[in-house]
Amino acid sequence: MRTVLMVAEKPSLAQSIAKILSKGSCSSRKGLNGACSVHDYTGSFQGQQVRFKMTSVCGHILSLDFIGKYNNWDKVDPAELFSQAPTEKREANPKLNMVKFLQVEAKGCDYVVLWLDCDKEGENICFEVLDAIEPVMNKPYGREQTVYRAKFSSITDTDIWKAMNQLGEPNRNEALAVDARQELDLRIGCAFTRFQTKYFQGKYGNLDSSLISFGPCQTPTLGFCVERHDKIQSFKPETYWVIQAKVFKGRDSPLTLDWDRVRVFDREVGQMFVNLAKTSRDARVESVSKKEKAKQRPQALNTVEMLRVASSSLGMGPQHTMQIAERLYTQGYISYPRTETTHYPEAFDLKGTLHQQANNPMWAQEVKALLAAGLNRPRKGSDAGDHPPITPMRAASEAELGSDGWRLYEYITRHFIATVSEDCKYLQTTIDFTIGTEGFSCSGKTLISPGYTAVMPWQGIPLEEALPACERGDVFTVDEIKLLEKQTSAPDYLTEAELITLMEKHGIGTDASIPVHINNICQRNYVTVENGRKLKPTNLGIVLVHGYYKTDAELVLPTIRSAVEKQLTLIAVGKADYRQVLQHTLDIFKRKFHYFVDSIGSMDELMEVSFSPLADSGKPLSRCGKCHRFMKYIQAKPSRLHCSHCDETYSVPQNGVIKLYKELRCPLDDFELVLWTSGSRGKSYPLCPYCSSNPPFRDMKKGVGCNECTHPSCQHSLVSLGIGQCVECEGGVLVLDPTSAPKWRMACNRCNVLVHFFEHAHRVQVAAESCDACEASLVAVDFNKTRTPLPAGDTQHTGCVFCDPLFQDLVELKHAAMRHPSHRGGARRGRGRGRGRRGNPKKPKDKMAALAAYFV
DNA sequence: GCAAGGTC
Repeated sequence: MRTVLMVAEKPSLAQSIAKILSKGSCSSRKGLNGACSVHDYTGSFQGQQVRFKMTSVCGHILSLDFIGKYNNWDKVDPAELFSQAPTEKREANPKLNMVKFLQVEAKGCDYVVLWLDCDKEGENICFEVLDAIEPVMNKPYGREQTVYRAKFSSITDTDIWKAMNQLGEPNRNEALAVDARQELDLRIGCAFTRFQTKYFQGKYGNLDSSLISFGPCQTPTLGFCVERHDKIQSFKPETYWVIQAKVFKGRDSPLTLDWDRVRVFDREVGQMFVNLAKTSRDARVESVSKKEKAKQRPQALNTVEMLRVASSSLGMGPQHTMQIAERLYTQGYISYPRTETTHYPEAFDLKGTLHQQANNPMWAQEVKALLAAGLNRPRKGSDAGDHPPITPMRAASEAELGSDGWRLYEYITRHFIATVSEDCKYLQTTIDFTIGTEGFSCSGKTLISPGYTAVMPWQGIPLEEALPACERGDVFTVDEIKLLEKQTSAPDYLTEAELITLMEKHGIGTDASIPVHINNICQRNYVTVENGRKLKPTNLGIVLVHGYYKTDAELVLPTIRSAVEKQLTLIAVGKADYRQVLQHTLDIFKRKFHYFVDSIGSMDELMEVSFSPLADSGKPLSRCGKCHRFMKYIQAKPSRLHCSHCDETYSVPQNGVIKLYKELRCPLDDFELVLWTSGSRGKSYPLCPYCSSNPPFRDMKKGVGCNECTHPSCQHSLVSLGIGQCVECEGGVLVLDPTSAPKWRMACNRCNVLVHFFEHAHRVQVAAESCDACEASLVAVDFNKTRTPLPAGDTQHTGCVFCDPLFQDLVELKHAAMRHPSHRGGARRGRGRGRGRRGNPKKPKDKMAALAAYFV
């Protein structure tokens, strides 16, 4: 029997499609990478009985990058990134081992059916898959077609079966359009980012940003925020005048009317109209209109709308919202949360989905009423052909979901119920008056039936006092007419929800990447999120955007993306040659780049106003080994030391602080050592600023401290202070922290393992001898006379911290507190406490053997 | 250390 391999874009889709095509009869197993599953079943294909294997990738298999040597910022001129620098495709996520996985599954298969998402990216992944599997598949018999593409527009029985019965071929041009986009984004983004980062970081000390990035999506995103900022700044309030009229009838309380002319910008004109109105003491009713109006129920929920509401109503940022939504999805509470579709598939079980919600006290009443009266037909939305809209999949309670999880689930559920509810109906009453020659009116809304606003009360019609009953010809008495002076007010900062709308409108990013771009401009310190999730640009963000405007506004306008997209579409539809479009567009941006470099001065003029030069930044800390003058410590990101006399900058490890280390000097270069520490419960080690930036030994990496220095005799080096191999990580060495007295400890020079020992010792030294049993260096300890733990009041002992029975109870394993919990090993914190060496001692190897790795 | 696009 022949075998047909089928590949979808993600595991969830492979499962749904396999279920449909096998009519529920497939058997499933996990693939070798743990992430993808394979669903097996038999069926007929092109008139023969075959074995089907349905599986998936996880998005793109490959991603584009420059070849290794072009990733060195110090050695490559960013201009080279436009043409000379070769690129290569590497596995996007090596951990997933996707190529290997596909090859294992494809071996011995005769046909492949590509079920990737039906967009350009999906088409591109088709060819990534083919490149991986074609070499291992069975060779075709004669000229028979073996590669098929399924084109589907929704994940429903009908559509999937229709696609299966009308298989086509993958479209090379669409895939090439994506190849072109990848290369353009990479070359352009990296060239501009590297250039402006290096240029400004080498000049200013308080930029507070370790990276000054540029990208065809993130830069226009920032542009929107700064555009609003500029409007606020340039806003000049204007004075205007309105007539306020109050009228009453009988003993009713007065009614405030709106002026038909709304407002005038000239006080005297306003006064003239007041005088004209004041000629009468009566307000005559000209007409009374009553109109029944409806507020439409929402369309089915897609990702972008969910992000907007989460930001504006739940106060949750897009990145956070997507994380929560992913979790709700994997736990089975909601459907797949990344979709552009706002239309339920024809066979969607609206009633069943609603039924699941019938017992939640929050909305049980409305749900039961709907089930009894019959669901309203949902509004027609658009079907992007990706996934069904976001809906709840099963009932849940606040207790099981946690705070933010519940709030998002609650919104998704209320939104779903709203889509099958009636529109909200209300009566709008408008009464038109004349007073003298001037027209006025007042209007009010009264609710007829709440419809969907019963479950989305925040959209409900606010309760108003009813308007008095009256008819044409009635006369009210004028209570008061006066001219009010008012001022136009400035717009507010852009809200995240408005930004999402703008990005969607201009095609900046996709539903999946919009949160990433917004997050980027926050992390790069271009904008801050203020109260009400308003985005306020920082000085840096403002200067960048204004700088682009001054030199080449196209770099920041939203059209930068759409113009390129237009070119790419030409490739996709086969009207333009991939190579030519790529070359042409790269040429344009290369010229833009050179122009930008040549005119960087005009952006720099703006920088100078907001930021201070390196030489004026920071505080004097330690002495330079070359000129012996003080260097300044610049704490702002990226923290570094700067010698203004030599005009040299030395980077120091981030996420910590440095201080002077007893004015001790490095024997190699005479620079004063500094002590780096990651905080009170973190680790600390001495560091030579020069060696750290310019490693003195071939086997030393950049950016490390003396605890990784292989100097054979310096008292601060790994060789002098190293004790034994780390108990947790590969290749790390536990090094005595000479500054840790009186709470002595040693710390791993790779991971965050900390070993506390010898609390009341006044001296701890690493001895020259090593342990006979485990070959770790012996430690000589001199305890405090009054608090020594040694028998018979002894104060001195030399032994192995891992094996010596006298020492064993004095050693405790901990983990350094990191400023960023994502740091290696951080997640394991807490587990290691007290594990010590007693339970399961992993034998530390010879210190010199561990060090051998360093000497090559 | 860089982009944007998939997705886990």
